[in-house]
Amino acid sequence: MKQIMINLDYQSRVPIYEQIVNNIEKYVALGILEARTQIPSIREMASNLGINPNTVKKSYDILESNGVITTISTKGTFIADDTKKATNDKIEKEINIIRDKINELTKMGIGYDEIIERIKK
Amino acid sequence: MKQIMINLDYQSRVPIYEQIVNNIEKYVALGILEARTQIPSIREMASNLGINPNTVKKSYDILESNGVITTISTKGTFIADDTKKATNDKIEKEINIIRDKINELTKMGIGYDEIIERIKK
DNA sequence: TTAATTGTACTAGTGCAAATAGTACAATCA
DNA sequence: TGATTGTACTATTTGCACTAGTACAATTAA
Repeated sequence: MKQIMINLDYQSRVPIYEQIVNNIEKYVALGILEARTQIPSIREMASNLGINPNTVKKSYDILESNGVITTISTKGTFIADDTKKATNDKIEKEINIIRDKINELTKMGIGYDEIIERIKK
Repeated sequence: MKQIMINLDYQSRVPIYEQIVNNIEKYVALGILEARTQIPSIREMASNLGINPNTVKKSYDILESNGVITTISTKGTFIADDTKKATNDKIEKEINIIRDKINELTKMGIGYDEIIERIKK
């Protein structure tokens, strides 16, 4: 059983359940959470975070549909056997967002190279 | 008086009033809305979009505090005399967001150059 | 065997912020 | 004079995230 440090921002417009999803997906992408690692149960995670189990359940449902975790009834919740696809999907999604943002900026009359330059600083 | 096409997404988690702000700031940055151009009154904009005038008022208040527009009581609402600073602020903000996102990706083990490469495609 | 833990499932209710509804006032302009 | 402008205010509604509470079956460990 691996404990997980989840960072929640209650001021954020991003819902708690989604912040949990993002945190765990990030740890998986970072290699901090490895395949088949058992993560805290819904109840334990909820208790750790001081939130309702239903909120965690919602996060775990999404993570499962994203292929990040596998839940085995009465056993517990585990990082999926193969997380490569899920990780690549997440990265792909991020890159698309960045590309869109850069394209927006180029429309505002800033050259592509200038944008890259300014990002580096 | 210049008519403005505002794109609203009611499914978005971004509030309507903020979407209006973003739309107008973008048009200013794109040069579609030029300095001193009169834009629709609060009531007219609300009517066009089928929303409450108070919502538009909130957007215009924010735009004014961002230096994008100037409101003259009983006269109307106009794009500010000088929009350069507001535009630069917006661009600066966008670049910072992009930089943060790229930094996140590098932590996941993707090289900086590879990210730039993938963005280009 | 028994008690604790697991995931699952469901309904009802709370809380907050966005958005609406409605009204009123003063200044300006055609 | 009547229409339009921005401004200002309060009350209400709505939608969604989140909470609260309960229940059940399967598994595990003492």
